[in-house]
Amino acid sequence: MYNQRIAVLFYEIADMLTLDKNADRKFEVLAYRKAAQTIESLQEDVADLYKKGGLAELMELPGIGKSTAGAIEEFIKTGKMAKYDDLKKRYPIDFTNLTKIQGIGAKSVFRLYESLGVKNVADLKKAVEKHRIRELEGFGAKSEEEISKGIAQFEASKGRMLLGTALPEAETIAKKLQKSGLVEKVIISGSTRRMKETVGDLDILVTAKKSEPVMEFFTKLPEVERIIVAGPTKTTVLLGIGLTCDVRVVEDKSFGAALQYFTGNKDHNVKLREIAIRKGYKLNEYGLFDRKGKSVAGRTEEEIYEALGMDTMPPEMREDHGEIDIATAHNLPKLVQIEDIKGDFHVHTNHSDGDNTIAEMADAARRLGRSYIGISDHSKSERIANGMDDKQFAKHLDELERFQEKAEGIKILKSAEIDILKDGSLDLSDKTMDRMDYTLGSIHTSLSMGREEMTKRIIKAFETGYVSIWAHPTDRLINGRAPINVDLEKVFESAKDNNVVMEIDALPERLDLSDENIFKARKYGLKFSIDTDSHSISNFELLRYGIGTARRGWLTKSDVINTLGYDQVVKFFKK
DNA sequence: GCCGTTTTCGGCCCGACTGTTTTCAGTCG
Repeated sequence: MYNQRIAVLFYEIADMLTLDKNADRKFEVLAYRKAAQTIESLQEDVADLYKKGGLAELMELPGIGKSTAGAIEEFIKTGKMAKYDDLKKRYPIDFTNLTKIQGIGAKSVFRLYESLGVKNVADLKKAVEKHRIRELEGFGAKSEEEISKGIAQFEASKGRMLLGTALPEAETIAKKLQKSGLVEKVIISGSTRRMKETVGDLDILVTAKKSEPVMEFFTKLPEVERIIVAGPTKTTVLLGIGLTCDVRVVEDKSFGAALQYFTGNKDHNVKLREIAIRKGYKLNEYGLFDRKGKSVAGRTEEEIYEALGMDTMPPEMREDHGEIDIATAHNLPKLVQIEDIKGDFHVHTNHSDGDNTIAEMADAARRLGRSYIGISDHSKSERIANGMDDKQFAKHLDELERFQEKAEGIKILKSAEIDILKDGSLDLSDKTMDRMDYTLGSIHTSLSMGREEMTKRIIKAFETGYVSIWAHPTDRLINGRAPINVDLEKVFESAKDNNVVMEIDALPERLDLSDENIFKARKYGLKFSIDTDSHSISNFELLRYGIGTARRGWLTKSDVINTLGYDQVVKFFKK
């Protein structure tokens, strides 16, 4: 995958260009940053895009124009980028890592290089230890201390954190703030509110009569390790779990504007501000103002969006993926919500690798309001997970049938999570699968297969007619394992032909399909199931992460089969 | 360097906090 390498080069080019005294290069810097972001967040390999449609295909990407597309082409073909190499000769410095240190940017990095010869983090560490930084003009003892802490944090940080870890932490802090009695409203904003799969920092917004006591209370919470920035309206701390957390205090009359501002991603917000300017307004986190500086809107998000001529879209959509246009056309989809979900198709018990019995799982699901669950234990290839062979499944299915009879308040569906083997065949006999209400097909082995072979393998499995749901499709583990290499477009095509449902596995480390892949799959008219892949009774609670991901892929109730009632589900799988 | 129902040229989002400054540049989100 070329994406990360190219993104790093573009970011470094941007850093190096900021050192040019020529003022008109300011926007060139912005352009390279924007290009870097685009490439960095791209899910498919740019090299594949280039292979498919050449320069023209690359220039379709936002922020990629003639020059940057050319640079990408050059890098794919030669492994080099002339513009980068030229600049690097003048600035042989590790900007990528040095600028990751809190509080120093490209300009500080360059000054440290000029005066102390600092080229990388190790050099910087030595300079700090010898107290060389405090002697420099423009720096002082305080800066040296901050840099020292920044280095320690840099060395300890592991990048973005799973939403499944970050959201509960944010909720804990928000609850404590609420209980303090010092605040009126508390709401978690930022990428956490957008339910992005990983989170770089937490943003908590509060309204309060007086801000100082709130900040005092917040910075003394046991979750806080140290204070990074402390002002009356904005305070940033480093949490013990390794994330930074911002608390912002605003007045009630600005609450909607602030919430809007701290929720939308950067591109979404820039676009809104441009629309505001066109309409003769100015938009910031305090409100929407006319030319005379008079407030037009600000108390609620809805006021802001309405004044800008559009409907208010759910937070999960605010990523600048076209939502502004359809909100302006009053054409927003009604996204699926957790209340719509009636059942779960991916549940394990202690018959394979789950912790709980069939009865315990059924009871836990019933208590959470599910009206049916499908029990889907592993097939024999998953020896590590106590997978069952045909003979064992015969007994297991008997037991499920006995349980079906007596289960109260919840319906049970018979299923299995069946391995799609290396050659695309399935891991159980047709006879065994015929007894089930539906099946999950998933890949657990030979994950590093080549693209073509992997694509064939999956399509062949779909064509058996025995895969109802493709479970955790790409097998990625966020921050852990890359997705399988597969031509998803072709697989989606085949899924459409063979009536295969796409799963959204709600486990926070999976969230698979991802938001972007859901976005693509949706265009093929495919159906989705949002499942918890529960291995214990507590896992059912993870549904909200799957829902968030589905909403980020713009799915509506009718796209998702778990919104069907039991009778409809049975009918759906019979078909 | 990118982009376009305000433009193919002339724009390009906005504010808080900090340290080292005597009025602001750098950094961050």
